[in-house]
Amino acid sequence: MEELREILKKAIFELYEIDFEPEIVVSPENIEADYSSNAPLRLAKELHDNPFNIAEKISEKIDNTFASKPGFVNFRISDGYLSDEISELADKFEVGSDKFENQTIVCEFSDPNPFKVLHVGHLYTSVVGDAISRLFEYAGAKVVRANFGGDVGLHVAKTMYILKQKNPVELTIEDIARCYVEGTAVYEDDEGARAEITELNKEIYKINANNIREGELAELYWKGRELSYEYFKDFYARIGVKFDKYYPESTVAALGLSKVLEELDNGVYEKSDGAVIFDGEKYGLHTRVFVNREGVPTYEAKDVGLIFTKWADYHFDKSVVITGNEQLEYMKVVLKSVEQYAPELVEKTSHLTHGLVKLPGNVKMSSRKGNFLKAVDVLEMVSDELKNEYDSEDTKVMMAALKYAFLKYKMGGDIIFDVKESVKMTGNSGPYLLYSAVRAKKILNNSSSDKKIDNYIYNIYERNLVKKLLEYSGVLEEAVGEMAPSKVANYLYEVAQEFSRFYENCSVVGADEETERIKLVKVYFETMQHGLNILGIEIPEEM
RNA sequence: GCACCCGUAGCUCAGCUGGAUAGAGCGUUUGCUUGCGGAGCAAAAGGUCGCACGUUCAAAUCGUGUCGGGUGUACCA
Repeated sequence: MEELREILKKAIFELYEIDFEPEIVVSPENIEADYSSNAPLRLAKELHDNPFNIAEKISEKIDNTFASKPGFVNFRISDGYLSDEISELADKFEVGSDKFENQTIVCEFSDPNPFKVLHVGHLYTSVVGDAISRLFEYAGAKVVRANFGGDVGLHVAKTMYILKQKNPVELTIEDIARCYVEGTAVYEDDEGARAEITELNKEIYKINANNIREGELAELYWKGRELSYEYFKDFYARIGVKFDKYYPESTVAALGLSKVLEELDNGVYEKSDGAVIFDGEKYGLHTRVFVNREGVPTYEAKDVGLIFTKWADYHFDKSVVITGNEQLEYMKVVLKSVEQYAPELVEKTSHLTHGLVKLPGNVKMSSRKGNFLKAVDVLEMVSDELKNEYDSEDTKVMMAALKYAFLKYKMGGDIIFDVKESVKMTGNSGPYLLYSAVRAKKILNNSSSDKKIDNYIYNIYERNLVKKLLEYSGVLEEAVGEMAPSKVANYLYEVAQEFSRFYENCSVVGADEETERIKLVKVYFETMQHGLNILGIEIPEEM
């Protein structure tokens, strides 16, 4: 397609002596061509000519093209060219992008809080974040997967307030999570408890900061914290996501606090009602508290500390933070404040957001109220569905179903997690893609033909598949540029459909056309493997 | 109130840096059925792209307004 662009550009220059950057698109089905350009339409005004006339003039200048109304130039691609391209890929499957070559990218996502359980939202953000990381790696970057979580803060104090009263002998993550729900309730309803929790919060900061190990509260705190991090690591291992770096909030709180206080003196932040704030309204944003009146750094200040800590640790070329949509305005305020004294860091930072995972019927989930879907529950639901419907216990298939169900959606909007629908094994689903790839692999294993065929002419199924396969590197480039794994997911489904049509209509093993067809199957399989790998999905041997 | 996001088929979504007849999956109806593994393929039905005005040769796509839904908005994370 890039070559066509050059040819067209050259022809336009020779005809009209102007530099024009034409666009090439895949022709619609009713046009008997492979690729088209609307260049004549866009040039009409400048050239004071009828677009169709321009299209005709251009078409006369380039072989294998024709004009169509209202003003398109259409290209036909020869089978010889397509065949050469496919043979090259079949010989050595190589797609690559150098967009982030030799760059270090810190990719922060998932961000669960210790002392709370992982819910379905964490599962979603982990899967998406890992796929985006893989996209960067494909483009040549060294990616640091970072995980930021609140091991100190009000939510910990609320939990500890209840946990301290119960002081269970055996501590489980579920017990801790229940304490959080109870703690939140008393914090809201009971003024006395609220005051105590506020005190507890400060105490826990001290325990953490000074690494105090003695005392009932300290012992309980450290035990719970350790339990939480083990639980996180176990879960991430189950879904095949590995973090390179955990940033507990406590490790960045002090730096954040001192940065904010330093810039308070420089006039970036200001005092208000005993708290340290950033007046975002000056920038069309809202005002937020960075240090509360107790002198404790809020999440805002910790995020400031995190930015500087990441920089000190990695000197990143790019820093990407992935969170839920609700953090959008919040993050703008934090970044705007940092921009005042470290613009170079903010410039390298992107904030991507995703929507909520909702249950069918618009039921909202809240960890504070405790009515939510735990991440492990979701894994179990998918496993059960697979076992009941297909008698399969393959974890690769299970993960494919789950990850693909999340990744096929463009990031940003809320997604509905319907247990029955999202996990369906037919249609646009992970298992469909796997099944299709496994069948392709089987053909490759069964084939052994090396009969040379000259001047092979593709039939319609072969031709469509070839054209689709050749789109892959362009799709990847787009996906990398937009940091959008969904582009890859949607493309893979489209190729798989094209392959199914080919499979249905063209037998490979034993056919006269075997040598040519096997190339398509090979490139198809490699494409699927490559694309699924970016989504964090593995292809099983059997299904 | 103000700011940001979202309204496309019955449902779930692509398409959105303007281009030719708006595409998939699920569901519904029909055909293919011991295949190189049918978790598939082929076909039918289903749309005023929330609404209005505007910009343009051309608008689902851009602009303004409006209606509907969501989120955020000071000491939570």
